[in-house]
Amino acid sequence: MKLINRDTDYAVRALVYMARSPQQVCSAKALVDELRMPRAFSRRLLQVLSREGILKSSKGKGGGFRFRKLPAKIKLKDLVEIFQRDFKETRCIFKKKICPDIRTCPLRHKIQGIEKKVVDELAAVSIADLS
Amino acid sequence: MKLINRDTDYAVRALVYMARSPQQVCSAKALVDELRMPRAFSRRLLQVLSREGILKSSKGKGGGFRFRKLPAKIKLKDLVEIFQRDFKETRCIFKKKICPDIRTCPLRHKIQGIEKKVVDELAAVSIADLS
DNA sequence: CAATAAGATACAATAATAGTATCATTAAAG
DNA sequence: CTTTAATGATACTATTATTGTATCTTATTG
Repeated sequence: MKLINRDTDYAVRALVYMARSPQQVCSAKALVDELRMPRAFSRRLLQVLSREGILKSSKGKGGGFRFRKLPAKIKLKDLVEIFQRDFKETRCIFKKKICPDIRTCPLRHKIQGIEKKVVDELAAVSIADLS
Repeated sequence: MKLINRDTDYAVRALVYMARSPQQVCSAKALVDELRMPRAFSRRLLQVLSREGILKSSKGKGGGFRFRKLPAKIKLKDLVEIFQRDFKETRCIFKKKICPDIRTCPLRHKIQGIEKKVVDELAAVSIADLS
């Protein structure tokens, strides 16, 4: 069903790894070594987490990434929102063509109810819960 | 979030249309006219529903498709299973590489729990409910 | 200033989805 | 028995999304 994609999946693993680790700082290289991620990928992943306020970075020798938010405050929902563009809105596939009004469409109504529940579930799980 | 894709979406609309219609038989052409579907698409859609046992078909002049199963017995889950190949199993993205065992992975465990709930929700909605 | 690490961004390869076209077969109507 | 209206089967192209990689710049430490 693919609720989560590769990026989210790797992000969770990286963050769980960091939460478990006694070290405060984690470099992109550490993920390559410890989680066997492709190097280019590990770089990109950590950069995004940093830009989005999950981690904070320090450059230069001995630098790397550390948590900005507490693991207990980082929810699966946050990560899915960052890494899955399709997550935020339920677009109507039919646009103007068939669907007269998304608000009155019974299918949309049901589907959105289900999606709402999924979001609530994802919001209830944190990195700390997985560590 | 895209729980359902285009094919499922169109299929639901076609079936709801048929369930509402006083006519017993519906041709591919009727969907083109009534739901403004692309012709080639309407053809393919009805053929699949027929092959999968949702509809039955009759060839030749005056032919078309009619329900084989009662609308109340056709669940969203059935349609999603037919039209979305990704639906059935949660594959582990990491295969042999990182993930030591999918059964002990806490992320997978949580995700599968959520997916289970989605399936239950989809199994609770029928075409008749939407008509 | 040399080495290490992140910042930013651009590119290429692959896979999934969306959309179309064609020829064969069947059945009813005249 | 020919015409017409319908489905059966299948193959193909185009578009979009995902996945994976590379490169050059900037900052920090020793």
